[in-house]
Amino acid sequence: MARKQLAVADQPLRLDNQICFAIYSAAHAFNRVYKPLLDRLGLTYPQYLVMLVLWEKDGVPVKDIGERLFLDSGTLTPLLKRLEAAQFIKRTRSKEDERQVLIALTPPGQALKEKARAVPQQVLVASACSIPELSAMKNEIVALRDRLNAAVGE
Amino acid sequence: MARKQLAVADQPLRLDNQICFAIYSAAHAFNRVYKPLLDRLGLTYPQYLVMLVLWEKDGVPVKDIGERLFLDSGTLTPLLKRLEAAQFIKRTRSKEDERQVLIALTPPGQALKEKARAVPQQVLVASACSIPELSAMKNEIVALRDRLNAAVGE
DNA sequence: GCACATTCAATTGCGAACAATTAAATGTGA
DNA sequence: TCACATTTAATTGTTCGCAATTGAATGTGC
Repeated sequence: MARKQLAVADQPLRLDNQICFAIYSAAHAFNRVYKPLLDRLGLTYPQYLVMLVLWEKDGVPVKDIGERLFLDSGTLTPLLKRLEAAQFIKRTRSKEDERQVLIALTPPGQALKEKARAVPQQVLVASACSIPELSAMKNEIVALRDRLNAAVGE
Repeated sequence: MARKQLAVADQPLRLDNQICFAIYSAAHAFNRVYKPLLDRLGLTYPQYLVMLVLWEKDGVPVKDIGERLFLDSGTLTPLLKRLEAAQFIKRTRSKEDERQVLIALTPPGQALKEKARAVPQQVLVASACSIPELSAMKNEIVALRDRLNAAVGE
């Protein structure tokens, strides 16, 4: 009985009961799936995320990319310098507001989008999941993320 | 029309359609929630995960912790050294197999478990979610993670 | 116009995360 | 037994991720 009481009290601390660990470990699992695919493009996963943002719209300041990806300049500045060294982007100070650095795609950076189109399909296969299932999970996770950010943000 | 065709072809590359980004950004959101709570315990989030494993069962080799958390020695060795420096654990070579380093909790490491009991409840509040909802999501995410790992592992 | 606060990116320092390699201990087959 | 493979941690080097600080540019209230 005492034994069982203890086990019950320990439930909230059990690793397998933690949704945060599920998400943490799933993020690593995705990273492992993406790695060989992105190696061919010459991108890391966070660099791929930045490129996704830029393929939607480039010529944007660092801050906008950071807000989109929930990353700050401490992460983005060196990452963007590596993307510039790889010739995928160009960083230029804004004329209108010299505090801002605008990020634009180079022709190779634009061209990389075509090579990247193969990636999502291969990840989909690895997930062994249907698009509607993934979409539903995605919406739940985004809603959870936004509530967590709201709880911290205020 | 041509405009719309392009937009359709771009859908798989849109950031907001990517479940991997949902998970990636949710992991960071969790980290932001945990940070102030774990600061009081003197732990980082990955260190907290290691302690969760050890609170369930200690005296285990590094490899076991790694398999549980999907981490390798390159990550764990320095992390465990920091936990040892903080007096929460003790690292000792196994007598039976000198390749193994066994990780045991110190009394302060054991005692920390009691302080940690407050953490899950506070994260639950921040999630603004019911336990059954979180549990259902957790199971879906774990299943997805395991399929991803299986796709890479083979 | 001028002190003051705010915004934006860069920098520094620390802690993961992982690939690749190394070294020591152990296991195995001939 | 002895060559060889395997297992286990540790190490090295690169890339995130973030807190805290800095410095320049811009906005503001008086």
